[in-house]
Amino acid sequence: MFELIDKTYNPKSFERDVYEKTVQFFEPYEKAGDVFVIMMPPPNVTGKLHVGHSLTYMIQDILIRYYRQKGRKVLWQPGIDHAGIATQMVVERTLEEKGIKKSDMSREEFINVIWEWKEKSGGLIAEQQKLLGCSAPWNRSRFTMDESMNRAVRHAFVRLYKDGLIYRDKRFVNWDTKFKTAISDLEIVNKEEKGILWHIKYNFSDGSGHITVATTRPETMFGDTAVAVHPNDERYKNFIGKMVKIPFTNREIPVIADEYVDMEKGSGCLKITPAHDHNDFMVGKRHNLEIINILDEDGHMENFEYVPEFIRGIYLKKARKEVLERLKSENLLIKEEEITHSMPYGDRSNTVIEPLLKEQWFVDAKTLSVEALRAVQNKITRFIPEKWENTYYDWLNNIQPWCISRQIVWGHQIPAWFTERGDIIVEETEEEAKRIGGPNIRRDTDVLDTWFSSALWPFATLGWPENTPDLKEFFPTSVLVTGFDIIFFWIARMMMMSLYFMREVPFRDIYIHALVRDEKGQKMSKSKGNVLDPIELMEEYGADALRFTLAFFSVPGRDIKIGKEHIKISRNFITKIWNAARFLQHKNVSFEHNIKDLSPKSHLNKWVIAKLKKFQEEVDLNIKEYRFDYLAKNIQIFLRETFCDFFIEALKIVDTEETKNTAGAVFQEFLRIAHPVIPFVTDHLAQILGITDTFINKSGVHVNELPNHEESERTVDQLIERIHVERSSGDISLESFSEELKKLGC
RNA sequence: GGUCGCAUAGCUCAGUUGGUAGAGCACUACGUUCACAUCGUAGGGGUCACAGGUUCAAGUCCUGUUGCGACCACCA
Repeated sequence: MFELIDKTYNPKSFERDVYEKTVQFFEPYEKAGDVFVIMMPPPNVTGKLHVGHSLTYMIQDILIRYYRQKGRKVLWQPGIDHAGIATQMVVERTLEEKGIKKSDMSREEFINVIWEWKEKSGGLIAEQQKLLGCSAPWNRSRFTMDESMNRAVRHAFVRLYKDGLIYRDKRFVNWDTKFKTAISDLEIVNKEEKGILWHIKYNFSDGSGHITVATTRPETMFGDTAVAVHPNDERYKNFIGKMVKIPFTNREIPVIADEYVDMEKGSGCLKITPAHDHNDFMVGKRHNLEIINILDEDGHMENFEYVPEFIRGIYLKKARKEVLERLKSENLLIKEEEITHSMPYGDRSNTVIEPLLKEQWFVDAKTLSVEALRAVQNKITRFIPEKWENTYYDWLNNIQPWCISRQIVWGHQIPAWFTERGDIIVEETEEEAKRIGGPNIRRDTDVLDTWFSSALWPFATLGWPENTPDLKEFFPTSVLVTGFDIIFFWIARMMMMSLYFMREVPFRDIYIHALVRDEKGQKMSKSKGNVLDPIELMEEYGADALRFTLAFFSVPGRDIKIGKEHIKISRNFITKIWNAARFLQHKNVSFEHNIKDLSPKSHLNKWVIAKLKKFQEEVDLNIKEYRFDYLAKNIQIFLRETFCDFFIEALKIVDTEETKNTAGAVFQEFLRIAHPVIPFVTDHLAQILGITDTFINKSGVHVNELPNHEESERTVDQLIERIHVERSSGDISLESFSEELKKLGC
């Protein structure tokens, strides 16, 4: 007959095998049902699977497997993101380890090195996703820098430009002095830190004393074009309109009055450096001040016309030290005040971001945001949980122009050319650009923000701008599953781009899941050493145990705290399923019967079918409502309390043919229902038990096909209740229990 | 400064239209009698953060307070 189930549950021995046997079903294929589509958020090409990934992909896989079972035509579009700055960083570091400097290479050579690296290491995460059980059609996988994606990106850029929604402008950008590129507002993280507020003497030109300026950035004084006080500040009222001299260079600047100045802060007197501070820039604009830039792209002091000799060409931090020393020795430094303030850092470079006035490419996000807002307000796309709508609205309502140009090499090069006269030509191809601008045009070397291509993901992966059959069939998608951390980076931008180019929302539902933290609730990070490696966990406890745990803890609106212990508990539960199967096999239970055809006579069997029906209804609801925690709990309760604790125990006493057939049929249905959450063990057991249909693409019996057995359910529930009471009062009689059961079992 | 969330057993958390407080882990005791010690059975343990209010009835709804967290903004 069939092989015996091993005594011990050893997931390692069969998981890979089970996966490979079912790979053929991962492609979308023709079915009567509607399509169900999820765009897999593409992990970074540099990525390694972490627990957070496991959660997000596991949830998607549950949905995919569930709807595939239900007969829907399912597409789970996988892919990889080129992750511009992050990848360039990683590759640069590997080069440095080999003693090679990026600066020794041409742009083309360096790009080639990255591509080589991508070909070699970029497939790692997909292999790890397979270990987790992700049932995606991998041969459809897209890379955000594929030729087809590149085509889509160029097309999108050109259209937005010609429609006036992409433009070139000189304005403040966040300048990363380490990578020498502009970054978007979102790529900044603010860090609280201790700093010093220096009070500095600026002498009046007429020799009538001084005014005290407070600043945290004394080195920028050479770019000052005014000193500002509050118009109502009695202390300084008489000084307004006078001229002061900047130390060392003695350039003269006026004292001006502006409401922006806070009398309470610092000395109440503020130096205005329009080129290096957003607010100063605004003040400068109001007062028609000159804008003097004194920093170069690496953060060194430049503009020698204004910067004194002793700090020329020096990095700003060092320049600050030098300036302070000079101030001290010349008795211009009045006091040092310790303060805490937050400073902007680049999320990748971890260096202080300088606001610099630069010419960059921008997207008019304000205009695009209108439709994106409306779509959610009108519930065409809904957030689950709903509260994230507010986050989304807040950001879109206050949206700023999106700086999309990056001065790095790894990314989609902007399809713009400059003529010798400095005119800009934006076209999809070089040929077209040359046709317009002549042969001597020069292409912009900037590349696009990685999120620009990501924003096109839901339709670009399906063949857009071509109107392909895939695009027609699979767009818009059913649900986007992701964490709240990329609502701005990605979700909002996909909404904007989809609505602009496709005139449709990219997805109906947005399911926002929790963040995974360690047992103590701390963010997992390498430096803290509290990172749980999902690969190790799967190795030790099996992919199903990891999946089950993550589902079990994914309560909406609360972060997931897990440790190894939790995975172990899930593994123990799966062992319980395993042993239930062993028992049924041991009892020679048949799995050939379909539960629909059973029509049992006994209350016991009718009862278990009624419970199964309820379980099924619950599960359907849980999936619909994205309650994966309930889903896992329901699986556990049904198997443990209904099936093992009572039904199997009863089966030991009344092992009639009817009861055994019911056991086989019910267990089989259970395996099917649990399959989306724990695909490996369920499929494996099915194979051994000789259940001929594969679970992956066949749903079990529909809830409506199961009869109602409410009376039997009540009868047996009452019996169970009585047993509990008798047991707790101590006078349990096994014989009377058996008698009762036999009555129910006839 | 703005927004949102959380506070229930020693720990991690459920509690889905208000109706006698739940699970798992941990703990205690018992148990290896046809799956399962990666287990089973039983047990102890909670003023549901605090203060008001609505209600016949509040963990659940409303107001306020405290503590914790996240995000956004500002940041001389």
